[in-house]
Amino acid sequence: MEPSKAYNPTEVEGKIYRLWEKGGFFAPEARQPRAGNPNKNKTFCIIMPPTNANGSLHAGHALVMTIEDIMTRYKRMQGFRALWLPGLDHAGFETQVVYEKKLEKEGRSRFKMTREELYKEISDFTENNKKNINSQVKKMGSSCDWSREKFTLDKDIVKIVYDTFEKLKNDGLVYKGKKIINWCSRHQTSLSDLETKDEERTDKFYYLKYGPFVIATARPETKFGDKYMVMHPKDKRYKNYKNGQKIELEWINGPITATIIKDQAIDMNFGTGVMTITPWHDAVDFEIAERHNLDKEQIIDFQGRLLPIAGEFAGMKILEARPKIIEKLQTKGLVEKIEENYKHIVKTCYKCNSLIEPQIKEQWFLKMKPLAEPAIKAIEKNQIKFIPEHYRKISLHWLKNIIDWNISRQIVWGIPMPAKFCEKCHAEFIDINDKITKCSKCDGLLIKETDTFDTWFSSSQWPFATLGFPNSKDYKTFYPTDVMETAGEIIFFWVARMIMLGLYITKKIPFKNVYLHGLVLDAKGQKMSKSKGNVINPLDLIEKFGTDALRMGLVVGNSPGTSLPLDENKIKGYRNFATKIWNASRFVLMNLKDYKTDKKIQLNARDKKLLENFQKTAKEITKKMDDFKFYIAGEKIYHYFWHTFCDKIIEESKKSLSSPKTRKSTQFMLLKILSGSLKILHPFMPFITEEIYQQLPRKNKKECIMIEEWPEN
RNA sequence: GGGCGGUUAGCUCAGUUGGUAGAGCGUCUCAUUUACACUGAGAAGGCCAUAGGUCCGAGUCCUAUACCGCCCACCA
Repeated sequence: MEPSKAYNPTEVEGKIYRLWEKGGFFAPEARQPRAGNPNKNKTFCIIMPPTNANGSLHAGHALVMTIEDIMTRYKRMQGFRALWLPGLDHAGFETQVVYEKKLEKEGRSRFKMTREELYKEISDFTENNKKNINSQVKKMGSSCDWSREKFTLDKDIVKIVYDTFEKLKNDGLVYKGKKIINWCSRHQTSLSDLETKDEERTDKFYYLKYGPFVIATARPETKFGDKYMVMHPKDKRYKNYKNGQKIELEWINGPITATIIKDQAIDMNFGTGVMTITPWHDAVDFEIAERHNLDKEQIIDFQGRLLPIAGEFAGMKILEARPKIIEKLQTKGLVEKIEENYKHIVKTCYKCNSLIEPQIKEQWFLKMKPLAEPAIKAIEKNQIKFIPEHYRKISLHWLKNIIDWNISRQIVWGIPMPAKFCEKCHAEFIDINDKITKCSKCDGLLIKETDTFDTWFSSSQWPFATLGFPNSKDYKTFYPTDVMETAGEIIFFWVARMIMLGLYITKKIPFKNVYLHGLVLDAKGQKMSKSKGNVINPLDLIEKFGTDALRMGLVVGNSPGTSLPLDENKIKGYRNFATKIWNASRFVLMNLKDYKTDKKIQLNARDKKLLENFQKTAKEITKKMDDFKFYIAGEKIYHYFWHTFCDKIIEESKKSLSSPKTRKSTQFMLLKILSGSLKILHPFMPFITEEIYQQLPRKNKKECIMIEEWPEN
């Protein structure tokens, strides 16, 4: 071994990764199963959550790569035909947002570009990022099979997504409907309910005189078209008012006729118990209007400006118009009072924080209840194991209360919806091959849908799509996959939907186990964010301490589902551990110069005991690995290696090595425990273990530790 | 309002069939060039949130309470 007293990761890592790639060890079929291997006919498969191709690797990705690589390497060493399939995500909306920001910095805007221009630019941008991301995934030591890499916009993937869409349509599970949706006026697209977040704001709260009633609102600019007064049917205060009764009153822009509506959705204890409704811009109001078959009028356009119904205020942005409307109402004597600090919760766009404007818009929806039922059954029958377990309940709760999913987006970057509609009669058609031009009902011309799919619609098909459903060998061999490992945060976005669409298309669960990791936080336990400036770049840590140290720091003590503060000191501790491994190995090698691999050795009782002890430890660790408790397994091997092997066994061996009687037995024992420990350490710390293994005396010099046998027996 | 977690050593957290409290980091004492100072030997430090209950025995199971956190829905 080299004279250097410290392990130098930067020198070693690239070289070792190339050695593995050259050996072709990442592919499940690359290696002949060992004779007598009990697992030779078994497979193991993880589909990597496709990495967003819009930036670079962050701490969360580093965690994904580490955990999934540990699982894959472990199973591979146990003799399974292990496949870890890598992939990249075009990440529709997310990427378009990133790119729009880039355009903004350059003083450009997507609204001044054609769809084609924008698509081309984002596509080029994504292509560049793909290379960058992949090289970073490799830096993490990921032993995924690059020959099977997939991208969410690959032709074969898109074909599968289209087939699924068509099947859903044929089964009546997809419909195009005018419903109230979440509209981001800044990004000019609708968003699903999962893509909005709640934010507490302090606004003024206006009490307005509306005929005989006082109504309260924080949004007077929506009130132009309000012509229904809704009250609870059991509200005694208003028992003299009858449902449908008309009342003449003076309103913002003149006299109007308003109608009394009785509906149970009203909270009698809130304010005066009377409200007016704006069905076009409020979800609850929309439902009331639907129930009573009331008129719905658009007040605010999709850019967030008032429409002609607002009279003199038409064309104004809502926030600009609000004080002016109040001023007018005041001069008309219609303002009863203004509450200054009204705290309420508003929906905002999860990307840009701007206010979500509910709008009625024709969109494509997926009927979720029929899709959720089989998923609920599968989970209730424990066909899918959740790690940690409580995600089972969380998923079930969400699935049981599921609502229809808006899968269309008005953005350019994504998979175009293969749909057309008739310009005359508005009939819809699914046209995967882009062949139909005339309406079959009225002979009118067909117009192509410009919407794209919500990214999650395609990602939800990822496990079977990447494996080549329905006919490929990989699909037949590896589906259902063994583990889906991803962030707990996206349990609804992704995991639950994969279960639903997986069951719908393949009739099988997409994965047997779901392993959900928590957030990676900064050293103080705070969420990392660019604005706070506390983002830890995993690549910096690799440069400083080596990939192996980073991997240990990410996995040891990180139980699934709980968040992990990433402390540089912790990584440093594992860098020290790497040095320890290096030097212990150096010691053993230095004392092995006269050692012959092929000679039979008579072990003495002490060394035999030590080996048995190691086997016992190996067994315990194996059990933890099988239980997905990598955070304990990693800690155990760390502890054994440092505090048993180094502190006790090596220290004691110094004497027995110097006596000719015990030297040979000690040499054998040291080498055996060292190489066994390295094997157990390998899934956690692949680079240093391989580098040392390459220098150990062994029978077949071509072998790599990554395809060595896991030392459980 | 509905759901789900958490509360254990100064800090971050383990602790799954209930059997005398564990790790890492930090702190303190000692060792001073040893394969490794990115080191070694040792030490201090916990009525396991609170109150009941089941049991021979509870950090672990049950019930209630308090505080912290997350998610979902709603608030005109």
